[in-house]
Amino acid sequence: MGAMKANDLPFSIHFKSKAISPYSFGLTVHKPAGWSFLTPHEVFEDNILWTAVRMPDGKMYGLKLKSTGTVKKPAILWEVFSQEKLDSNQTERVFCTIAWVLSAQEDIRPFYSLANRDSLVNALVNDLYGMRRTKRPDIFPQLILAVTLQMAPIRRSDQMMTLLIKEYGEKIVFDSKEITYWPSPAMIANKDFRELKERCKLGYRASVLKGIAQALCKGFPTLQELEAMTAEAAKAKLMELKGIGEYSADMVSPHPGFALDVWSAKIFGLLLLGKESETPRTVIPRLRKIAEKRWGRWRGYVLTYVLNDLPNLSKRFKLNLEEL
DNA sequence: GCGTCCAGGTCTACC
DNA sequence: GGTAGACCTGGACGC
Repeated sequence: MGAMKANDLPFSIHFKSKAISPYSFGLTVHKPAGWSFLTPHEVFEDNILWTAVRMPDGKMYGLKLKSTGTVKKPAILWEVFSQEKLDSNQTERVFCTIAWVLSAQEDIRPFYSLANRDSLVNALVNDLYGMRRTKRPDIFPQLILAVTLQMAPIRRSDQMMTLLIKEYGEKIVFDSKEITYWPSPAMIANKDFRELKERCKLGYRASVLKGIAQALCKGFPTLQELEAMTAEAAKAKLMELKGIGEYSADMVSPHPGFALDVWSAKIFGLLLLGKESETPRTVIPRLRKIAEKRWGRWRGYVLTYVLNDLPNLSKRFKLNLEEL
């Protein structure tokens, strides 16, 4: 990896940004559950992250991030690598988008203050102090994730995503690292769905993904634009896409939501109701209501924290959350 | 080895 | 406004 120095993206600029405390850089960009920050093929070594970004206009950039502060006094150094020298407009756009993705200016202290009266939040905050939810620069990877998770065991979802990136992803090289990023909507929109199906083992999802890619190419709000809409309007817009239902829309929407599937419903069934439901799908609406009432706008944070803290929670509450 | 079952939802066609 | 039934197909599992 990374021997192709000649192809490296030649230009780079540095930024330094502060974040509102507490902000754990390591827990945020390299989540305990193993979820990637922006692409499964990014590199995280010695507390430095090399990854890739596709901006809403389709341009790809290399991104190198490292912490120059602490959880209490957070500061992040970024380096953005590009094929062409960025003008001031592009620089501004890239800066704003990446700052938004990092959620560095989000104040999570109200969430942490819930710990005073909520034993679950108290446990989460202790275990994962300073971890943040982050955003995505572009919407298509999130939609791919949502669609490949549907009706498939997690191993098969992984397989489909890995194949999509391998067959149709975009590769960039910078700072002696090679990073592969998700396919663009244009790439998938133009493929024959039988080829997609066979090469990526997508089953019926091949035509679903192709349809979504085509809809994005025709014009669709960016994630930042969806965030500027009301939560209801953003969700309705997402559900106009064929193959995106309530769960997927909640998962993709940048608004706080509580996207429960059968797997996470089993986990929250144990945590909130003390038992695993025999029909997890039917208790989802009930769990969503409880979560909204108990955690309000921070319920999405609780979801992310819980799913990244299963080993600790299992021990602490004497539950078997890891093998659901 | 070989057959059977079903998955971290969504849509459609019916009530 | 609510709910069976179909949807691709690769693994997991039982024999």
